Amino acid sequence: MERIDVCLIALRRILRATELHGKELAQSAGLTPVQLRVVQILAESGTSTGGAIAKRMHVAPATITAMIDKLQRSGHVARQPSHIDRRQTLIALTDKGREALKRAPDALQQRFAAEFEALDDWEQAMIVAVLERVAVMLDAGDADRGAVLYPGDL
Amino acid sequence: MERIDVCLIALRRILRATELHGKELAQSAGLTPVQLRVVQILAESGTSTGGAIAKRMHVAPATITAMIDKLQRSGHVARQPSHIDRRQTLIALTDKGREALKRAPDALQQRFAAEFEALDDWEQAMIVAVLERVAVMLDAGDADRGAVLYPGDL
DNA sequence: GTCTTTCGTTCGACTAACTAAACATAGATC
DNA sequence: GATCTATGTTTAGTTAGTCGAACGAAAGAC
Repeated sequence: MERIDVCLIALRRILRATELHGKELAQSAGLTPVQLRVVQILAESGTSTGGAIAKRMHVAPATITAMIDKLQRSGHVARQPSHIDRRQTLIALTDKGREALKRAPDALQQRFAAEFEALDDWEQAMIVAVLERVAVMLDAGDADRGAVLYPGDL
Repeated sequence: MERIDVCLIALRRILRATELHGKELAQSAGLTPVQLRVVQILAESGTSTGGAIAKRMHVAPATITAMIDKLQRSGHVARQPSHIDRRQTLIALTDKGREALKRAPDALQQRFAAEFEALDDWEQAMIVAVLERVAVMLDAGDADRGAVLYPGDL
């Protein structure tokens, strides 16, 4: 078997193992999986507009409006009108939103951390290096995906 | 910053980069994300009962029944009564289901493969080793999660 | 041979996610 | 200033996923 295949299989196993908990992860944060992704995106970008989020998630703007409505009602995000362009509505995390994010990763953290700490020093170092490498490889592949049509534009 | 933190951050980046495409991955297979997971589970276990799938996905049996109904109508899976225990309904992938699976991973594959092939030999070897290691760590953490209550049992 | 448990299913119902289309408002262009 | 374009929203509707409860049939216990 080719090395690349072994790699991909391992990657898929990693994905599956964690994806399994995507739902639980979100629930532990008091959110739905999709809502958690919105919150994660906001955490990265600091403040964003609805349209930007829509593009990143590959959904129609109307979908984001509905989603932000819910997150606003639950107190996780806040809308504030933009002063530079008054058509835009800026969306930002509230403290509650940031707290939810902190609670979310615990499941993954706890599962991985215990085993990781038990490893030899050199092995830990190697894992860190490789995971970073792979992350960069995948992130890079993601970069050219910024401008994408809405599903409805197809 | 602790090494474990670097690790977790990298892991989350990997997850996010690929998770982003969970939907597209499924769509390229002509399935919804949840349906794809059912198909994946069936591909692993060969043949399974509804209850087993329900437990693995942490959902109620009724949910699986509905899902299998859809997958059966679309021709991806087939039901066959069990001869050993006639209460059970065995569920198996059809050829169409297996084909769908083959189409699904292409997106991830193509993105990762190109960059991977360009790496030095020793680096490839290291990545393979580490990814396998991490996969085992996460799979193992998953193993003791076999017997879980239905959501409704809580 | 009854009693209990297990298995999948049906039914009715709810929620989340998502969309297209129409709309109001605000920049941009000329 | 009139026209085009971009932005977010409302509305009305769809689809997928999910569940609890009730159910029938089969297996297991005793």
